[in-house]
Amino acid sequence: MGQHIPRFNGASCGDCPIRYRAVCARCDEDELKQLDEIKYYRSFEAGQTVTWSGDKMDFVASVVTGIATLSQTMEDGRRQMVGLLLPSDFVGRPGRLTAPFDVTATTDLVMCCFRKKPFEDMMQSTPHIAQRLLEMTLDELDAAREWMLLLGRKTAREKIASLLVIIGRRDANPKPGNHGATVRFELPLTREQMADYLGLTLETVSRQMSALKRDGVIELEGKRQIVVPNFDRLRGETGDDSDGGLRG
Amino acid sequence: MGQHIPRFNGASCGDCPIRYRAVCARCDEDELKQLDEIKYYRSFEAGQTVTWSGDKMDFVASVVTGIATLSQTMEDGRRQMVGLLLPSDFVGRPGRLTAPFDVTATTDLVMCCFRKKPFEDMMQSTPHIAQRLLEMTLDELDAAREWMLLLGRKTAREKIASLLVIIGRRDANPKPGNHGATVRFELPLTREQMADYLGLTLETVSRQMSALKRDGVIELEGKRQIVVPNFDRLRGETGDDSDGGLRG
DNA sequence: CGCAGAATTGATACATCTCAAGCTGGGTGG
DNA sequence: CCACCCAGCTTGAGATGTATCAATTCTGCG
Repeated sequence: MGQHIPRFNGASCGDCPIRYRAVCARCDEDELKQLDEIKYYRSFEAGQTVTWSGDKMDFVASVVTGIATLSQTMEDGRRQMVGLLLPSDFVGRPGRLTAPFDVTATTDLVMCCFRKKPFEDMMQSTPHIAQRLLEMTLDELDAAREWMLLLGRKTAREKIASLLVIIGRRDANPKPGNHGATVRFELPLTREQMADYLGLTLETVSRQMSALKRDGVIELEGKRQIVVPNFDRLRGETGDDSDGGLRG
Repeated sequence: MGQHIPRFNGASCGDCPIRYRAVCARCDEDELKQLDEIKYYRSFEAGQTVTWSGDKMDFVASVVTGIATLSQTMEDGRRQMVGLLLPSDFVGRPGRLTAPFDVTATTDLVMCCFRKKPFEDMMQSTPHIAQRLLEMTLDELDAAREWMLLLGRKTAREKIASLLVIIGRRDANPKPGNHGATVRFELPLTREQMADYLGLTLETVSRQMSALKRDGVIELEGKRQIVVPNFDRLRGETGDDSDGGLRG
């Protein structure tokens, strides 16, 4: 467990990798400059906790690189992941004192943080930020609701397939019209984390991964590298509308 | 099926029942006047569909009275409710053309509607609206995430208890510190709707309702009127943290 | 009265969980 | 360099909670 902490050479906002997708996406040069003054970077090692549910959280942040998870735990230990935070995603809530969920780094993680108070002040004065945050929040709400369908109604196999599609789409970025293409990507989650996300046990996840492999839907190179010989075939396993659900 | 359509005598915003909770909560007299000019009421009978998923939706709206549901349906008919819309809740999304989910009136319903374009314009010019909408959306996102825990990890009995607590709290409004009180309220959902909400079958819902009755946790007067002799006892059945989960 | 939608209840099937054993691969220390 | 270890993963056998299929029984209403 080397005390290696991921570093990020505090780039100026101008060449930030999430410049056009994060909460600051719509800011002009001037606004960016203001943000630049109140921002600071924090890094976390894979596995580290960013905040515990109920803890005071005096900042909000954007994920710059790496992956974090939002999760909830019941008294008896049952755990459910309620969000996957990828680069450009926003964490924290203006106008709230404590974190409602556990936030954990699953990979090495760099976040661009703003102390809550200055950020709230800026939200008042800078409509571009509030607008963008509203848009992002609405997107997340839709995503959460799609996840509710998965959790409530999908079979274990469909759940796994759905998760792989989400990660594969985001990660390998196959063109929308690129049918039947081979896609390769790395799973950033352990079987247990997948289980926590999907509302399953890790054994069931493992069994269904094996089943998908046996059926030729996926291939495994090592435990984490996934090859999908035909992405549409995988899509067909998700239980979702084949036409890919229009979203305006 | 009498063609009775619920009416709402178009009150001015000043004495609207959701004046201080809806998206217009923060508006001043002047802003309210502007809203007044672009708003119109629509009424739906219990059971009617407000929009189908994928349909064009050229308005946004607040629920004034009654209850609506948001739901998703898979090709083979599996259905999952992803939101319960109570008075003051907001429907629709600025900047989106089509509805992402089915919206259905479960009781007679009155909505205060705004055509999308004028509303979007007003959002630009009236920060009070955008601010309030952001706040409401963040609340809904948290609620959706709590529901994910329910769907992914709770047992059938815990799911039922959780739903009853949510409706009972909202409906009968027992004081936060009012421990062990008797609470009485009406279930606005059929067993099937409860099942769709909880990710169960209607038979399982029915069985668990019977079990809760047998165990003295609830009493039924008719099918829909629920009496909870000891609300804390019911809370204890939800699987949630007993201390009621702090939320700042 | 008698029908229709809603709800209950029963018997059985099945998907997933639980408990338990064993495997794999990479790192560590002797 | 090998033996060991350990976290992550796989696989098996059996238990169990919920779904499914099928009757009834309510309840309100024309």
